[in-house]
Amino acid sequence: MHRSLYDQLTPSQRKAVFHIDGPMLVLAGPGSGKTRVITHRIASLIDSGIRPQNICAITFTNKAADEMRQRVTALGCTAGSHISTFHSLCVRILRQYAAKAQVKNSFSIYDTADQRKCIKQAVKDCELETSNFPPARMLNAISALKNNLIDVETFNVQADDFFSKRLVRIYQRYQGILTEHNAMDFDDLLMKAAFLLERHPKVCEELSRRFRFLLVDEYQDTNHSQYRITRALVSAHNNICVTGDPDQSIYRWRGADIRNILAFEKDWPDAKVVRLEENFRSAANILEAADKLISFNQNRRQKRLIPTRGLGPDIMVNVFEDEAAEAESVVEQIKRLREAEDVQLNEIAVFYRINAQSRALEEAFIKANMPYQIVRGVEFYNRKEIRDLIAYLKILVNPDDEIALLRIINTPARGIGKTTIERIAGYGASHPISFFDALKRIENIESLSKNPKAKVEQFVRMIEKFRKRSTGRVASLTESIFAESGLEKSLKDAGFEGESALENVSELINSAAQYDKSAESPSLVDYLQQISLFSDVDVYDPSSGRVALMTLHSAKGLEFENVFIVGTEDGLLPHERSYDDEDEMEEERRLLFVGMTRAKNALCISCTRYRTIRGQQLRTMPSQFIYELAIEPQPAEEQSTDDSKIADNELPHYRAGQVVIHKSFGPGVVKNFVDMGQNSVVTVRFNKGQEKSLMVKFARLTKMPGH
DNA sequence: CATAGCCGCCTTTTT
DNA sequence: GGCGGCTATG
Repeated sequence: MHRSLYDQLTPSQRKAVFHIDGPMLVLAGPGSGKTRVITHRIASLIDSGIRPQNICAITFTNKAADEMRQRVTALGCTAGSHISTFHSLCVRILRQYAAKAQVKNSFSIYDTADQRKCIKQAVKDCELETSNFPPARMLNAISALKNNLIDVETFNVQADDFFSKRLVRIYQRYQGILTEHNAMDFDDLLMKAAFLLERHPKVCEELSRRFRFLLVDEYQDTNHSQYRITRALVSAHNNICVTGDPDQSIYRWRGADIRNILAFEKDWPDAKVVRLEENFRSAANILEAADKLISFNQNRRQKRLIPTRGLGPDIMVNVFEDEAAEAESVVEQIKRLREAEDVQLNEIAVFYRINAQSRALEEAFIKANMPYQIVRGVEFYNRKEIRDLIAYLKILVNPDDEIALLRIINTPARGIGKTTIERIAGYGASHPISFFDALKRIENIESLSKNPKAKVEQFVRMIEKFRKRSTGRVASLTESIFAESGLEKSLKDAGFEGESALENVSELINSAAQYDKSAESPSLVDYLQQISLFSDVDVYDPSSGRVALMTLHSAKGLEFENVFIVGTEDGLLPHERSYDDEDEMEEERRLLFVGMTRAKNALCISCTRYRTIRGQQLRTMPSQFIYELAIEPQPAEEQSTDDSKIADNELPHYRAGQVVIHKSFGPGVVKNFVDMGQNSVVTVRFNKGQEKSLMVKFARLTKMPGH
């Protein structure tokens, strides 16, 4: 089958594909055909007689897993190899060995929003102030501990300073709450799976024998618990093949440990190392620039980036007035590409550092009626109506899921208010029962009057009724719950506001129907656990014929003819939060490197002079990375002819007292002017109150005549 | 008990 | 510029 494709592989790719036994490290640069290598490798394993179910490939995202499955099937191989993310794999393992892992297999998976609620409760239960122990930071700290497989007991022994001792208590309580709710967060999935494998040699051996060949993609972004899981899974055979690129490691903040890939040869001393250094994707000048940039990283293994293509158009580096002008220009350029060069819209992408930047772009795309698609993972499942409906489903599977229960007990409003809930919770706390069990014993709660009791009874009856039906198809169950819970009515009553919500719900029901059709053994538990991990309904669809807008992080693994990277400014890229940490600064540089190397043909990098961040307009400076690229930034082409055009070589002079108007700040009075030729600075006291020093060549001030 | 409106914290990136 | 949580009001 894929024999015919053998000739398409380069010598190094062949080494990575056909050398089968033992540990292997594939150091694959951007655009080196890594995906092809992995799929061919799986195909060649199957070809040489390995049964598909003995192969396990681990990808970074669900999307990547899907694609890989499709590609392997397309090569003519029988399906059946296990291809998934670490998290999905762990869910599967934990459910299979639930008893040994000491979990119930009906567990809920808590996302960030659920986690926040639990950590707040935990801090409160510890009688600490959330102002001194901010939930977000506590979660980060706990996440870091879990990623390093430090459980409460271990941390308790280590904790010796004031903060750590408090953190131990919060950590312990947080885990307690999760256990009471029969829930796990993302980090728990990994940690519990790792502990299961390490503490139960038989389980470890069983799985290691089942997955005789393990492949881990994006190995540079694995964290410590994933590393330990990997070690355990290959302990019986060491048939491990990892692929990755240290220069594309961009998930440090999430616990990714670049040392995993850097130390691979130490961990597996007989490892074979294959380097894929040829790049088949990008024009030579793009690679040259990317290489120049990444060379500024100190903590790095030297690596070559060998172009196989010729020069493309010059890389553009543009400076704009503000994010609106930047976005408009992007749209204008896309129009030109489309009309003059006949580029398809799905061959174009715009990357940015933070999600909030998508707004300005979106506005410009809408204004120009240009089809676009925002690629953002969690969006869909974050919508209120979706979360509500899913909460109903979760309760059926896992009645202990208090987060879900509290979410829906009065959604839509059914007369069960705050006081009632508090009294029930009080009863639940003084008896060793869960919140849901307290609901069932509502009769015994003396502090409640007749009316609320009846309401609660009605609610419990409804849930029990739903539960009886929860063994059938997920889609029809979801649909009937939507109708019978009153959610549908409340959305319909909301008028036009509820319209898009209704559409979203039908999208959810569609996805459930899809699941019913395609799952190996469909069940509600399985569906819920899957969608908790697969939060990607909005995932990028290249066939949609729209321009893709996404963060630089989401851009990993993709490629486009034309790439725009916007907001390349100090404070944004590198993000200001990385300033005081050299490692993080290097990661920011890698982020830009990843973005640049997505481009096949043309690359346009831009920054602005002013940017509105959280409602505040700030003066911004080009990113230091732009200077490292050593490409002279071009002042933006004039987009408008309305206001007084200023030629760069004849900048105006100002004198104190002169009244001027600024595009965004409005009118003001010049306080000072320093003549430095092209770099002249004017200080203006604006009527709104603020005083600003502006570069004359950027500021585009209009002089008020007569002053 | 429900709702509207206000305050404060927030978001850098995601499985 | 937005959301969650809190408060005042009907």
